[in-house]
Amino acid sequence: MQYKEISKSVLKRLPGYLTYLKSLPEDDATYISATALANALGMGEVQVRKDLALVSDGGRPKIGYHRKSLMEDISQFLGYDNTTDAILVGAGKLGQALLGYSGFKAYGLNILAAFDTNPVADRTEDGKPILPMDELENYCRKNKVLMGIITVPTAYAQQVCDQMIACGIKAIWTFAPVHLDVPENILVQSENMANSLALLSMHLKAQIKESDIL
Amino acid sequence: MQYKEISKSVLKRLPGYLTYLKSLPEDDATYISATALANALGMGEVQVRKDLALVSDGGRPKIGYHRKSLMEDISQFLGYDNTTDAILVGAGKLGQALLGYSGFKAYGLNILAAFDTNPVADRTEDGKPILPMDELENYCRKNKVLMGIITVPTAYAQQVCDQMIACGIKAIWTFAPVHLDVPENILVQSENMANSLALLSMHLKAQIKESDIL
DNA sequence: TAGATTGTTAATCGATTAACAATC
DNA sequence: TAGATTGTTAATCGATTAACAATC
Repeated sequence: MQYKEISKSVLKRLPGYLTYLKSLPEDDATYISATALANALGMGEVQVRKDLALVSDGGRPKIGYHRKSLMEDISQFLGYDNTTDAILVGAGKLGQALLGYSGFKAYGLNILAAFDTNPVADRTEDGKPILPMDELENYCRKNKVLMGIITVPTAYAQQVCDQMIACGIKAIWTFAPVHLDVPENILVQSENMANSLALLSMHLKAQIKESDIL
Repeated sequence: MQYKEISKSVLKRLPGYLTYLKSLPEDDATYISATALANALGMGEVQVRKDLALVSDGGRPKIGYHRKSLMEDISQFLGYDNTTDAILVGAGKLGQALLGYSGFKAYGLNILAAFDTNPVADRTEDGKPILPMDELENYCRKNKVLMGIITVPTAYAQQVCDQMIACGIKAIWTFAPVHLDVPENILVQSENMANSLALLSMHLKAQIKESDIL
């Protein structure tokens, strides 16, 4: 099918549909309606239908969408089928956690190796190489790595980011809570824990206020 | 000052301003303009000004905002001043990484203890207790814990979530990529790595396509 | 056929941006 | 005074929701 232009908001919702569909038992009904999906995820059914229309080639009135095809369509659209190789810089605790997380495979992400200015070991528990920083460029060029993950302390993030770009990396996933300055053609996705925490603590604040009144 | 109603979009941008302001040298200029902030973060200056208007009690034309007061205003607004106690369930790799991350203090988050069905040790490296699941309720009630962090495998997330709610927890921060069903008054914030990955891999897809054409 | 469901077109809502007056 | 900057009011943009026709 021909993909239409897709907005970020839709893109962010797609993984949710997929995870839900995957969570259903293998031998569940062959078809699933947008209504059912919407209810399960607590969303509006029109929104679900509109989103699905963008990535699948349509459901059938009265019946719904073919469950398995839908799953395939979404995961293909999200690029979970063809894996992306990535490298990670900063083999601290968070870095190690990400390196060891096997779940990324399901999203088509394959972390090849970690880099650190001061590697404590030369391999992770599951055998991925931990290399010194000065091998970064060579490694990236040789393996045509386009994605980099930053898990270094805040103070070094920009510097590491610049190095990555110099190595030909085009997409950066960062866990350091700083704004990174990059050229236009580079995408930075910040896993900003501070944002989430802000939302949560505002909620608690509101909750507490409410219970004061009652 | 009297706080106005604030939207989620604004709330998500506030931590960014604060981190940037904090990154400036202690002895930097006393005042900073919205224009300067906007440029540094690559945003529109009107947006910055509007956002700041909601949390600070105003800047001075031609001069800008008092830098230190602004920082205080934002962090107070975000509740970083009064710490929130939280517990974490799932002392695996990710759980351990979060437990050990000292940076949360700066956001007013204090993880008191971890729980696990099968604790490997009874303390983390930095001395936080790792307790068996059946002590969860007691602990939460005694310490009046309102925030819970879920770092268990996907399959157990809903179950753990239910348990947390039964223990009086009102805000849940989850790292499991599943939709969690909760009552209305509970806030779930999902640290959804799949979403970020989706954005990143779409970007790479587009990049690759582009380079094909050229 | 009747009813459930899809997909589209129009209406609403909210958030961002632009224009401008106020101020130091 | 002139110019930089703030804050507000109006215009634009995009995304969500509502209404409805099409379909099996």
